[in-house]
Amino acid sequence: MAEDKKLVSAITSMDEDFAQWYTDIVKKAELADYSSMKGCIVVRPYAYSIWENIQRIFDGMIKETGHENVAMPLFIPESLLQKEKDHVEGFAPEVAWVTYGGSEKLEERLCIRPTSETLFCEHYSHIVQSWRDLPKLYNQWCSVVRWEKTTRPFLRTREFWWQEGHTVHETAEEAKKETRDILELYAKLAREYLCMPVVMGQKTDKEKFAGAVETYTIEAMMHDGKALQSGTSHYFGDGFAKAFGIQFADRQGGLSYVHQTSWGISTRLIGGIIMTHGDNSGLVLPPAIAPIQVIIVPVAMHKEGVLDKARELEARLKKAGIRAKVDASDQSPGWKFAEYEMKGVPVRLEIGPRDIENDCCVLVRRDNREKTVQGLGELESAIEAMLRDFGKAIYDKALKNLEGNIVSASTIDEMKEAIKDKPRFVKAMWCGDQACEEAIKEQTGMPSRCIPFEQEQVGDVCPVCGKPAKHMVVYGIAY
RNA sequence: CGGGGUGUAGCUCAGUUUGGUAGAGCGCUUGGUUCGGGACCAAGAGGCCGUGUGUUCAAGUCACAUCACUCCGACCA
Repeated sequence: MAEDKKLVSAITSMDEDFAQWYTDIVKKAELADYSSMKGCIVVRPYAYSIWENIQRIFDGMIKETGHENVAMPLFIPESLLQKEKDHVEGFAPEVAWVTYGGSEKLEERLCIRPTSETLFCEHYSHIVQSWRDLPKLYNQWCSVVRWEKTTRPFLRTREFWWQEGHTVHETAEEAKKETRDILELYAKLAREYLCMPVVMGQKTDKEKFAGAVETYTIEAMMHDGKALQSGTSHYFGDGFAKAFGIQFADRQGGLSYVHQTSWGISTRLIGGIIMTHGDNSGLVLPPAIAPIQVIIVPVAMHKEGVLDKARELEARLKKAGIRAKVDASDQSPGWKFAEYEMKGVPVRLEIGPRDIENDCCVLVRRDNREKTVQGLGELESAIEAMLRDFGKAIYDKALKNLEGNIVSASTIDEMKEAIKDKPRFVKAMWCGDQACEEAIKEQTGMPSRCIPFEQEQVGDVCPVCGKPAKHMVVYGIAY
């Protein structure tokens, strides 16, 4: 009877229903709550703390490379948004409009920013006079609104939080370098801190950002084989500069237009972390961004000295720069074990009377549940090593998933065959003609993800038209 | 925006077929016993049955509308 009793309900198995598994984790790991505004979520403290860690890491990277943070207005007057044709065409279908101020109908509608290129451009046109003013390397952390039809927590919401960098440069070469340098930072963030392997590459013209000359991307593979566009970096040439009149007196005494970039990563990354590392017991968090890296569970807490010892270890770990926390609540130890597994805490430290007697503790890793008895003398260094190894192990596991689910194809039939049982990345050659790219999407259901920087010769001709191939493209179904 | 599913306690759901006084488990509160994988006992609190309009003596239950969530497509960070 007792074993039949329903305890705290478990999450749906990811093999059974991946989408439901994702939703269960979001709710049960206390990452987000739904609000009464459709498509908008409450980012709860645990998820926000993950976001703050991502912010801290990436903000550090861009500060180090000379970028500065600013805050731009939330509203964009319609006339301003209209200035760049491709841009407005790309975003107009999904912007929210403000038409009233108080009870007064506005002369001109205001768009709630879906992205802030236009605002940065207007500002740059005011402050850039001379080549000596360049480059301007600005970034802002904010939320933006896009009126999405179907929404999912973190992956696609009507309001989401992100950073958007907007830079203007003296030359095209310098702007192109900025675009690529930022993409490198995104890849570094993903790989080294989020433990997410990514495919770096360039978007095809069909898939590039509205108004961009070139768009670069990092594409990650989720556990189910679908792709998640995890960060994009755009080179704009001087298109926006011409539309907004961002001119400067150049070194030759003439007037030139600036060359521009923009780039962004968002709270979508949290969804990516869930779907890259999570398992049937819940979240698995990369140590670099885990709000709690070590959860200390006192066993037989009521016994003399146990809680004191737990607090002492917490203080030691904190002093060593490790995010440790004692759970001194009166839940049973078993409850706490399950709870922090759900929340993806990388390392659990158990400390009880038996351990205290032997001057040791028990460490349990979240990824493989491996238990080790650890002497307290070397605790800090042992945990530091364990966290490093943990990050590497989950990266390797994710890499194995990526490499095991990326296949080459030389015909449309082979492409269809490759994703028959589950979504995968498919590498195929391409002639460069947009009609062929569209034909592949039409027939296989896969849009192109990117033209990877690391090119391979997986064939000689385009699988659609049979003409000589120019590039290898990766295709895949995306979130 | 199209197709399916679901809205009843904080959570998971029963009750809807055949209209007749609002239910269970978990969670929560209080007290006690426990504590190395989701502990146990006892006593409590907690609901405008998503929302609106109809039908009816009577609606959680029937009809219509609407909103939200969710899944699958099309569109997108």
